Amino acid sequence: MAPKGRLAAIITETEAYLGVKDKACHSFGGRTTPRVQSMYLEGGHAYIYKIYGLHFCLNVVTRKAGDPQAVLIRAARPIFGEEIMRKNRGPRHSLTDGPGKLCQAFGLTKAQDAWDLLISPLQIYESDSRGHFPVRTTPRIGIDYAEDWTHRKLRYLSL
DNA sequence: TTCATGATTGAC
DNA sequence: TCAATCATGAAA
Repeated sequence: MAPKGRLAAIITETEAYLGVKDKACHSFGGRTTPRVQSMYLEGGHAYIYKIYGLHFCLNVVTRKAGDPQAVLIRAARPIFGEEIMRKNRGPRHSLTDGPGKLCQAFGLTKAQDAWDLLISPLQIYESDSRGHFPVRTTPRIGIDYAEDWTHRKLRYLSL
């Protein structure tokens, strides 16, 4: 039994955003606008942005500081704290099967943008089962404008 | 300052 | 299939 108030889930779906050359990446072209500031931090920091004026999406910065690449966390399977997730999401809705849903279930907002995941309450661990289950790759979701980057298989899903 | 749009979600 | 809803970024 996990401590009260603690939430955990196994990440099942991610997408890579490969920085300044990637037309689908917010840092494309070397953009240094306010929104993407946190993507320029050292790998392991969070990049959280708001989309469609409604939902938040969680990314993890992946490279050295100054190289703005990140992985979008798109979906996960809840491990504990489902009660709280249900409360955050509403009883009639699914919990963590989408990037915006995952953030709402975990209560993530701009407040957690730029957090250092190595020393913050929000953490990500490598799974013991890594390499022991199949990973499928497909093109990224919702990217129909990125020309040559649209069809690259940068979405990774387990199961 | 204006304007178009989106790494989504949920209802119809 | 489509509306909600607004911060962001580019243009003016």
